[in-house]
Amino acid sequence: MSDEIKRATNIQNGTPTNFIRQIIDEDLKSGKYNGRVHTRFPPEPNGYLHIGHAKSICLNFGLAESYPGGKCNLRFDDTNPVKEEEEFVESIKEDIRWLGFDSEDRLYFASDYFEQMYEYAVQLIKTGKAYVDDLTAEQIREYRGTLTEPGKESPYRNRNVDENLDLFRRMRAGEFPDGAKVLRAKIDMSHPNLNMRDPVMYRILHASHHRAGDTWCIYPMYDWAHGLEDSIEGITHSICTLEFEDHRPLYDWFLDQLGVYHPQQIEFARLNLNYTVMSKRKLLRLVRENYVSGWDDPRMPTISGLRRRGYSPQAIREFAERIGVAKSNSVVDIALLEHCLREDLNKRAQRVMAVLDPLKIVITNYPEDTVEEMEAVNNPEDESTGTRTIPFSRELYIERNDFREEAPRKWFRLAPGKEVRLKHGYYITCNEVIRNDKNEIIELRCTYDPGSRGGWTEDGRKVKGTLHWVSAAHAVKAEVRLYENLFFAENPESAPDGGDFTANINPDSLKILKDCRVEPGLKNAKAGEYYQFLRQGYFVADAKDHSTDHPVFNRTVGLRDSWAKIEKKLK
RNA sequence: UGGGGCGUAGCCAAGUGGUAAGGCACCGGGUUUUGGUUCCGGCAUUCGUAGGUUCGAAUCCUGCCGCCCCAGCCA
Repeated sequence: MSDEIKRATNIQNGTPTNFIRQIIDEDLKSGKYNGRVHTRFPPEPNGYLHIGHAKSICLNFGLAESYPGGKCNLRFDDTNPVKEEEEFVESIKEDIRWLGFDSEDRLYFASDYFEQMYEYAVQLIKTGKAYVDDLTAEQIREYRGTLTEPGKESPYRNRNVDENLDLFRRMRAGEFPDGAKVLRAKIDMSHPNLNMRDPVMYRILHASHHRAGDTWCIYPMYDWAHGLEDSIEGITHSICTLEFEDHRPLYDWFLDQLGVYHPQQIEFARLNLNYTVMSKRKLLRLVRENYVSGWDDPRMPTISGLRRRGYSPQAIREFAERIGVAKSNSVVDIALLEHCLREDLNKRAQRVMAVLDPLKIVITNYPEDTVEEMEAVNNPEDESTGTRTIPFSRELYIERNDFREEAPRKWFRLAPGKEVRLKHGYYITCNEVIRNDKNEIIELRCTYDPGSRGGWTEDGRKVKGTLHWVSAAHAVKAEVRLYENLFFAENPESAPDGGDFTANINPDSLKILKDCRVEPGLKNAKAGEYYQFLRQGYFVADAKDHSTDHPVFNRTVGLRDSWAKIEKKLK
């Protein structure tokens, strides 16, 4: 088989295939849903979305986009009023929009179906498939049995239909306190799958719902509600994560008993990333216990955190594409996410010069009161972005770590007697090192070659080192925040001596530099704009703290650094 | 010791009886006014393991091993 044909077997329209696409393709072929493809993304509004949710969003919306006539609903699965809030609804909507997806006119809420769900429950009671149980939560747990032993039937299991109907109506009417009664499905207390041992369908909760207010005091459980939501909306493929595999028999059972439209549930493995925690519970702890500044802290794996860090939606979507969709539990290397980020930002980020740790240099043979406007390319990857000018003068700042008094092997940055290129500037040679009384280097005296204007000569001279710089008199002061992984352990969950994941928090995950100098044009930077600080990395003007008076830039990700590797090897 | 899943390179992941795609990471080298980008090359005689079927097995069968999930009135 030729490579081309081989590729064609698992790539369609440039989209890699996966087992879910194969199922859909087969369903399309057999006409199972009359050619429809209709998915949904069903978040519970009880927290902020994270990169794992992004995988699911990209999958569900992406599937819909890639099939003719495909649709994807956004549906809030708001069946538990005690955990859910309007704030989360809004943040989730914003994150999905930011990722570039649109549910159009299909924004739904499970709470809008409560009346219909109630009717369906009545129907199940009438056919003897559901009953009101008076057992306490604790008793229900005891009666359920264990993984290896069957459960036993509740003494209330055989109430007659009329009594069940009456009790259920009175549950809804608010006649009983929280926990006094539940509605249960009558299935099989000795079923090997615990989910089938008479699962609870409704519980009493005298709680105000963020949308339904106080209309209800009974709320449906996930297993009962979710299939109905899918059915009502005409979903074809209901995609969820692996832990719901055990729930599928129940999903099917409810729909079959009711005899209603029956979507199919398909499970895939959720995303895990190394050096990251992903559970809502743990993320909540990071916020509550102030390990981070909030849900949108740039070190958080939340969509809002990544956005503030400077990630682009395109990078996240590309990442979601590349990790694939399968059923095996896996941990993706965060290096892949960073690769997708750099790949996208390389094409789009404007190049600028910024000195994070300034070291002054004086060009002794450059005229004192002259300022030259040097032309600089905005983005070598995209000519249409044009050029800008930056001022060059006698006194400049360069990066302190671009100078070594004793140059190691393969060092081609600045050192005494060495010539380097100032990007878009001139060639300079270092002649003298000035120190203060503490023996710290405070200044370098250099000379420049007037014939190297623009950073280039015609004599074919080889100058390998190129440094970034800013003009001391013209540069803008800025704060720069250097971010690294929040955890230093590849698997934050595995802490030594029974410690929890917080023991693996990286104390150096944020380093704040307050005395940086950036090129003058950056005083016009707008919050959220992507930049590449030449030779250093991608940075973004902080969405919350950046202002013209006080510029603040977050390091999104560093550039690949092959010098760091060489230096490591030299040691 | 019940039920449901999953084992292909350091990390993801294709592969569906015809002789191991691709990406990340890593390692060499070329180009380069970013030690960036880019380009070229390398990187699984073998698919958890042991048997069996077959002309032929990662793909089919059997046994074994390992890992994950399930005992919320959470989702």
